[in-house]
Amino acid sequence: MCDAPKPADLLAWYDRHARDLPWRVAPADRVAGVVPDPYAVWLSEIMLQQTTVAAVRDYFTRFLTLWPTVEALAAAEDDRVMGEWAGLGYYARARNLLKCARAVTQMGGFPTTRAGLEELPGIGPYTSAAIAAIAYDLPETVVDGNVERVMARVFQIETPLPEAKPEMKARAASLTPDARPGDYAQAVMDLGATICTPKSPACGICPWNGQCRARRAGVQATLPARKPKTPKPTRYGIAYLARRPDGSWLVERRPDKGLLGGMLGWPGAEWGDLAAEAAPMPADWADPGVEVRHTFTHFHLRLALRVAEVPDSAQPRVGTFQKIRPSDLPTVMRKAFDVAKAAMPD
DNA sequence: CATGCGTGGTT
DNA sequence: TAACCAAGCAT
Repeated sequence: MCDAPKPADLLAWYDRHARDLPWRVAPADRVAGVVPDPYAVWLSEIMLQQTTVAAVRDYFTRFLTLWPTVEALAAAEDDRVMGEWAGLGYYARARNLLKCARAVTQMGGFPTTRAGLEELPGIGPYTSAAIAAIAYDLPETVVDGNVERVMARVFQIETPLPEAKPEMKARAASLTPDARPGDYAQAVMDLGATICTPKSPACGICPWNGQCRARRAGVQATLPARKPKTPKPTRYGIAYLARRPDGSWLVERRPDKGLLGGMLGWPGAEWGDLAAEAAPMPADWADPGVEVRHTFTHFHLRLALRVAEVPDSAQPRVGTFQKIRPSDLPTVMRKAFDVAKAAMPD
C-alpha cells in the first residue's frame, strides 16, 4: 500500500521554489498579509489560457502599465486593446477581456465567488477556480493541463484524455487543502511546469516522488495518455499589400467572429484548398517571390503575396488606407508585412 | 461532446 | 524538422 500525496509536502516545496512571476504574491509575502489584486490575477489568468509564462510576461507588464485598474481598462478603446494584444493569439480572449472589464466596472468590482466569476465573459471552469483560489484564497480546485498531467502520474490514470477529465478533476479535488488553497493551486501548476514536465520529468527532485504511482511503475513519461489528434490540413491564400506614397497601407478589420476575429489583416480571398486571386483594387501587383508560412491551431497556411505602390487618388474596393504599427498586427499578417517591406524599398 | 481558435518554445 | 503542447473558452 502506498500513501496519498500530501498537500503539505507540496506547499513546503513551493515555499522554497515558487517561481518569481510579475502577477504573483510570493508565499512569504502572502503569509505576511499581502493581498493579491483581483484585477492582476484575472488579467494574468486570461493571458495564460493555453499560453506559456514566457509569452505572457511582457504583455502582462505592458497591460498593467497602460491600464492599472479594471476601470481604466474598461475605458480603453477597443482597437487600442486589440493592438496591444496582437501577437499573443486567441484573439477572442481580448474581445472578452474588454467585455468582462466593462461588466466588472458596472458591477463595482469582481465577484468574490467562483460561481459569480464564471458568469463573466472569458471566464470558464478553470479561470473561475484560479481567481477564487489565488485572489481570495478560497478552497477551489484548479484543473488545467499541468494539474491533469500531475494527477495522471501520481494516481497512474491510464485512461486517455479527454475521457479521463472527470477522474482527474475528482482526484485533484481530493487533494485540495483547506489551508493555503491559493498557494496550493499555484504550487501544483509550478510543479507541472518545472518538474512534472511533459517529456522528461525530473522525478529525482519531486516532492511527491515517494507517492507517485506512475513513477513506481516506470510509466510517468507516457502519461497522460491522449486520444490521437487529426492531422492538420494545409490551406492556401493570397494577401494583397498596397502602399501609398504617404506610407499608409491598405488594411481590413476582420469580422469579430472567427479566425483572427477583430484584428487587422491584408485584403484577399478567404483561404482554402486553392489560392484564389481577389485584388482589392486595380494596381501593378508584383509577386515578391517569397511565401509566408504559418501554422494555426487546426491548419497550416501557405500565403502568397502581391505588393503594389498605388497613388493617393486610387480608391480601393475594400478596406482602408492607414498608418500601420506592425506590432498591432497578428503574427501571420506581420510576417507578410515584413516580406512586403523588404520587397518595396522606399 | 466535438470543434474552432494563435503562437512560440521544446524536442 | 515536424510534432507536441501550453495556467481554456465559447458554441
